[in-house]
Amino acid sequence: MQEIMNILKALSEETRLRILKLLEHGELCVCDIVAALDMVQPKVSFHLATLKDADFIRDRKQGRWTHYRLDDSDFFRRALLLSILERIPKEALAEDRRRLEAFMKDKPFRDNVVPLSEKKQCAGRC
Amino acid sequence: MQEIMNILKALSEETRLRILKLLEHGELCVCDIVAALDMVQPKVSFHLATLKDADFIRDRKQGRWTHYRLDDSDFFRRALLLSILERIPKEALAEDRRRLEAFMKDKPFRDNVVPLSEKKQCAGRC
DNA sequence: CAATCATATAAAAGAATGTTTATATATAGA
DNA sequence: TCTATATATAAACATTCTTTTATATGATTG
Repeated sequence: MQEIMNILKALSEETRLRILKLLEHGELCVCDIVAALDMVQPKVSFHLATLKDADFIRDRKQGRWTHYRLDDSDFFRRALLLSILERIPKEALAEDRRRLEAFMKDKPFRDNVVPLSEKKQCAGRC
Repeated sequence: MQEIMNILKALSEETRLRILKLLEHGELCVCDIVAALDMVQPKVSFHLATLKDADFIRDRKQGRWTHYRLDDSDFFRRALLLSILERIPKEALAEDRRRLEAFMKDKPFRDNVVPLSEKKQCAGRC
């Protein structure tokens, strides 16, 4: 019972769904998400911690950055998430995606999905 | 976005999952649920209102009683609910069911799923 | 190693949600 | 009509969750 409650509580908050939606397209670092959601960083970190605690996402630390991605090791969470995220009307989160793309444009390196070289990954704003 | 949030918030509370689980077996009146959960009646009514507001359940008023049952008119809710409820370990809610059955035993009429006669449906305790 | 940067964490404030207690409403039966 | 019963609702309170603000940590760069 505790596990399913943990899962459902993690999903019952709008900011967290927005984050999960963003991560559907691939791994992002905290500063990317902060930019996409246009929120202060501790707020984003708080929600990321909640999602991680419920095993919806995993992190990967590299230098000063922490990259988050969906954790698809559990079938139930994966299927649940999919069915929920696809219910969100496309326009609803278009702004998040727009801001993310604008932010990414200014980054020297864009390919933050695969292991990266030693060069810096986040632009000055990050 | 608002609709899916409403759905997820309704599901993110343990008492409400317990109620939904009870209703899987068929329609129940408020006093049945109060007995099964061993909670005060306004608390149960509060959660029933929340579930109804999210279109997970429907009510049917008959005399002094209000009977609640799952609203299976929406496929998404139905499927979501099914997949969630089946994840709850059987033992977890066995007590609820035990109390419900004990309570039902003392009722003059047991068939509260179909429209009922004019005779009283709830035992003295109700 | 001093300064800067990305992120995490802690404490305090604020908001939302759930619980209790008391009361209202509506029906049914004497 | 008076009383009892089932449920709903409202108000006060308690708890839990989220947000903000400030600061800590740990890595990188000059």
